[in-house]
Amino acid sequence: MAETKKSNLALVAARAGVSVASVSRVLNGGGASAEMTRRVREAAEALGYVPDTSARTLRTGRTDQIALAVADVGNPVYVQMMRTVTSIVGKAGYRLVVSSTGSDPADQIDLLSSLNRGYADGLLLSPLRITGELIDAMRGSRLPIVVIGTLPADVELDNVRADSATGIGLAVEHLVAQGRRRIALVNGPVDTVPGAARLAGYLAAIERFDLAASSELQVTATGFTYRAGRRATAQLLGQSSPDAIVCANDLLAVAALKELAAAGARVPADVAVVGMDDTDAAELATPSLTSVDLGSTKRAKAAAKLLIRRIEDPDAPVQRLVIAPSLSVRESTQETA
Amino acid sequence: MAETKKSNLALVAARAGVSVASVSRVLNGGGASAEMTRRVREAAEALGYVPDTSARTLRTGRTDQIALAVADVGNPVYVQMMRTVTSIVGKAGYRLVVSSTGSDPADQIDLLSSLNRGYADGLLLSPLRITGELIDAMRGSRLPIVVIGTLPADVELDNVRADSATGIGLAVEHLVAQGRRRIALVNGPVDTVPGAARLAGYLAAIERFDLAASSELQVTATGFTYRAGRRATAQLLGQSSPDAIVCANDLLAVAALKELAAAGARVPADVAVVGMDDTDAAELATPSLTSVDLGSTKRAKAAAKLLIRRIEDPDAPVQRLVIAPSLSVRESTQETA
DNA sequence: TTCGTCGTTGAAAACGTTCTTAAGAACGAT
DNA sequence: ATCGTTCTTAAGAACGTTTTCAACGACGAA
Repeated sequence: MAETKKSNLALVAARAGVSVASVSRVLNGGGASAEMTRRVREAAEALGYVPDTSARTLRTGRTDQIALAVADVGNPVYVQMMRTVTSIVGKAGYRLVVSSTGSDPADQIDLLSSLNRGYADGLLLSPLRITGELIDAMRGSRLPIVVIGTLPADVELDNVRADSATGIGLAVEHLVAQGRRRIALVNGPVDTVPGAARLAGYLAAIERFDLAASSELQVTATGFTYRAGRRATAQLLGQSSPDAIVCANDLLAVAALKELAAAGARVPADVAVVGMDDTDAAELATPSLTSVDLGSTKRAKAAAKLLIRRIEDPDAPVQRLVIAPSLSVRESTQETA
Repeated sequence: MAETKKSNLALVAARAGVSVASVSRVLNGGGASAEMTRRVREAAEALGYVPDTSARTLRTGRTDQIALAVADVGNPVYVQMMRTVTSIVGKAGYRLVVSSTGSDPADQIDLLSSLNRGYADGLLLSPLRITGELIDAMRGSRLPIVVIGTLPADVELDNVRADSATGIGLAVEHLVAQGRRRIALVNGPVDTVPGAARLAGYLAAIERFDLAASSELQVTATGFTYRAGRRATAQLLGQSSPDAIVCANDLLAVAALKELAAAGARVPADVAVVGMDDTDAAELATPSLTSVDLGSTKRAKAAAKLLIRRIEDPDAPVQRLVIAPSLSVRESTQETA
């Protein structure tokens, strides 16, 4: 077993009877004689030498850390993203620093300025709300940033987005094919990026399939959470009688399932339910939940790779990717047993 | 808006016409004249100065980072813990570095040696499996470690553990009170720390309440996952007819619910189901799941605070906390509507 | 033999911060 | 008027690395 005392290059050098520079060279670069290599290796081993991160960082400017900022560490879709990111980033030799910002853009601006302290080489940011100030702050950042989520069209920043509109189109198309006509939307807050996108997608799909765009079929939850979903669904059922509900979120959809069950409605016989994000929760729900896969895993993967590329090549052209959605059909929209 | 160019103490000092030392003093400690303070503040502001993390770390030895290592970032109970830890640690001014180790102790030993590179001030570790080597490695660590989970009795390390045995006792007691007699166990791998604890707790409870300890009532899933739970429950139902199932995990319990539904059994009328960890999944399940709250939030909170204390006072006495379990009763064990 | 070249090594300079030490100024006491 | 005391400031030494630069030896070519 190597010793546990803290050692440094100087100690290793002394023990090997060589210079500090040589030790560094042997351990990092090449260019050393066989004898030199042997002695250094042996001394380093004997002293249990491990290089000091901060000294190396100070000298090289690289931290080997990537920061990930999400609005809510508890949301299943972020969990899924985090899992993916952890793995990709880890394989590339980076550590992952997680910051849970609130949904307030000010938090994220704070984060950006603290990023300039240089504790990470880049940032993966998935903002719930986007303001002009946030965009300015991102533009002004000294470090690479990749945004997961939709940005205004004129913002030239690396980003990876989902295509909610097409995704909701898939859901509505599927529901229409099942003979549903009164298709409702349980949305999250519309002042958030995903909330706005989903509303727009819903309206477009409704129009495309010539359905009624009654305002009674649209409700807005106060957040993307289970509780908010219960309340919103209760409100929806109070004001109209949909034969299908599209939810902005799997969590909202599970809430809808529960509320429907409490109201005595059968799913899918009376009302079909579609979730969004296709998280684990969709499969675990009862009945299992048809869900629009917005590619959260793919998005996370693409974003992580994009960031790593950008860190290694700061002058690479800006990339803006759109991940195509798909529909995972399960029990909540299928009449059959 | 402050400039975005990278600045340092020397630049600020030059601009303010004072020495580097004075700038540092003004910005950190006190002891400076009003005039000095004013000029330094102004210069720092004008240059958009932000202190460099690595240089500060190199000098002070503090990274302001805490590492959290969990076996699976996706497991709901770890998600819950991570959420708690993020918040506590953040409030205390630390950043959180997340490492997802596998369930293999070797990964964790690697992690410990990389910790000695000094990228964090301490480690929160929740090992699934514990070996002598891992314990040795923890003992030999230069940095504070707090273990979340049960350790052998003779290991003198800060740790916070759950009390599975008492928890399962609560569950069995509740089930017995409901008139259940053939109480089965769907466990995770018994070579893991929680798996072993839960088996022991189950056997103790069975004995205490004078129930049959038939081996047909015990099955072991290959992991703490949904899929493994489905298979294990199917096996259980094939080999016996329990009137209640205690599961080592909420995920396993949800799987049991699903499998029971597929087999045409009613919950709780025919079979009652109890989960463990009391994660969000328990409330979202249909029927909602009675679950043993092993205090994951409390454990995470306690562990984080313990670690911070230890970092700030390395000579503090070793603390070993046990968090008391409680039972959250929901539909899956209640006959009433 | 002598000179240029190449490969290997060591000395020393950064990186940006904190903190110790000492010098200088201001001021009250003797 | 001189001396000690206290307060403010500056100079400089770390922290542990990587990397440039020069020195040195060996070696082949002329």
